[in-house]
Amino acid sequence: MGRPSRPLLSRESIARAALDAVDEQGADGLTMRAVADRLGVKAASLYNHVSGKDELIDALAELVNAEIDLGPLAPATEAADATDAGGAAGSGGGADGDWRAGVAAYARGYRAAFLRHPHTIALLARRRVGAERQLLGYDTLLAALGRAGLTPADAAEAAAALDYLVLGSALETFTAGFARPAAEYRPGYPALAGALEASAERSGGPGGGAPGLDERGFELALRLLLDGLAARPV
Amino acid sequence: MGRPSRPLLSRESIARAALDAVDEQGADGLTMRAVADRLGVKAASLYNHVSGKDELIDALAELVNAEIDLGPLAPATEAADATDAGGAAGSGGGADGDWRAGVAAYARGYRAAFLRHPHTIALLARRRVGAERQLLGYDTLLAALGRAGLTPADAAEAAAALDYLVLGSALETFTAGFARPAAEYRPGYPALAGALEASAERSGGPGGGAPGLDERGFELALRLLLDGLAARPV
DNA sequence: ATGAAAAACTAACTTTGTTAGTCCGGGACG
DNA sequence: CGTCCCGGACTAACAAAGTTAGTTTTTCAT
Repeated sequence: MGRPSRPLLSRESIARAALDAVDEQGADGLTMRAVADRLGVKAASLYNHVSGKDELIDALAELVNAEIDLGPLAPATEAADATDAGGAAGSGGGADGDWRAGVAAYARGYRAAFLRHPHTIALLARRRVGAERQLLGYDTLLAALGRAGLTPADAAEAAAALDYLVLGSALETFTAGFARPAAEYRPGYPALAGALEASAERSGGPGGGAPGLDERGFELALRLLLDGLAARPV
Repeated sequence: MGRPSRPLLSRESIARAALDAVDEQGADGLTMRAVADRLGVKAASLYNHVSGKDELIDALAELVNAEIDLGPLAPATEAADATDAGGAAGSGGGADGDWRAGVAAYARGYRAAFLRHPHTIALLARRRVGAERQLLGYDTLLAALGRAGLTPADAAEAAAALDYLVLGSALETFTAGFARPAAEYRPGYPALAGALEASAERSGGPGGGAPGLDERGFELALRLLLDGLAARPV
């Protein structure tokens, strides 16, 4: 075939196809050949744009990170002018007076981004953060915590804690395995059965749109964490 | 060779070799052939004891879960008698008067187990919990929270939150990527650079045995979470 | 115009999970 | 005691997946 008049691929398009593959087929569905197929191309061609599967996963991580809305962390700017000019999804600056609301909104958006792509977590776990966007996110969060009055060292700990909470809840290890009806656990694990039943009731049954246990656990920890930080000394 | 006089393998020994392989070589080092080599055996022989790599990872998960000490969650028993008879590592019942100390000790042990085997996290992420031992852990935690006065539904949320915190911090996504000297981040990410520097100072430098940022972030969240739970209404 | 580089391809190699079929030792049963 | 059979090791081999080498054609800079 030879070189095409205009490139068929780009690092960006490859990463997007890879993310689609992971979303639809799970982490095991991410194969070089599968990604190539989606793009109407042969697997070897991908290597003209990414050095290998590792870098492909890096690119995929950048995509997911880019979905996190940093808007709620923005300083209380009178007029949105400088930082948010050519921005993509930035949804207005957060009111700095209530920094807790801003940080909470950021954390929820962070978690939501991963929940939109749940299969990526197994891929991204324990990967070094190199993505510019991720560094930017941490920097923005730390700056917001600093404006809230925390010392840099305290802000670092608080940011770490928030990160753990978001990623841990996105892992969903806790409720992922409780697919069986709660009553089945009763013989061997009575406290577990009771907790699951009470929790299901609070969720308003399987049909309702009420938040599930995962989300309620996340919200509980988020609230207690922010309340505790607000009531310094840390 | 034919059948040996006494079996060379067992599900248990295979899982242990697999865990060693993961600990030493990382998640990618877990190959059927590598595990077989460690046991002085050919890869195909493993299939007489485990159905495939998936079940091998399940067995590996059981091993890690078995390392978590549930002792701190035990009810305040006058004399250690029933539950802790043939137990393996159980380290005495926790004082029920101070349930926070027990739950905190359990959470630290939970985290420590994963930190001892950090590479397993990428493998175990997003796996269904089927292991008996894991269900037992949740049940024990929920029972302890119930004794502390939480309703079953509140206990479920608190247990979920604790789980998120432990697993998220074990992922170590936060600090894993900050291998570069903090000052290098300053041009683009001043708040990040400042936080890392202040944090390194609080850690007492690289040499000292003082807790790192990961551990301090975990401890901060744990403390605020337990304090918040103690100050009900939730 | 010409050469270098980019970007697609085909073909093939390696590693890894897995299966099929072989071989032998020891317990169950006649 | 002999026979059967099955557990548990083996060898051989396959398919899928990551990757590399080498080919071809187009574009761009000189």
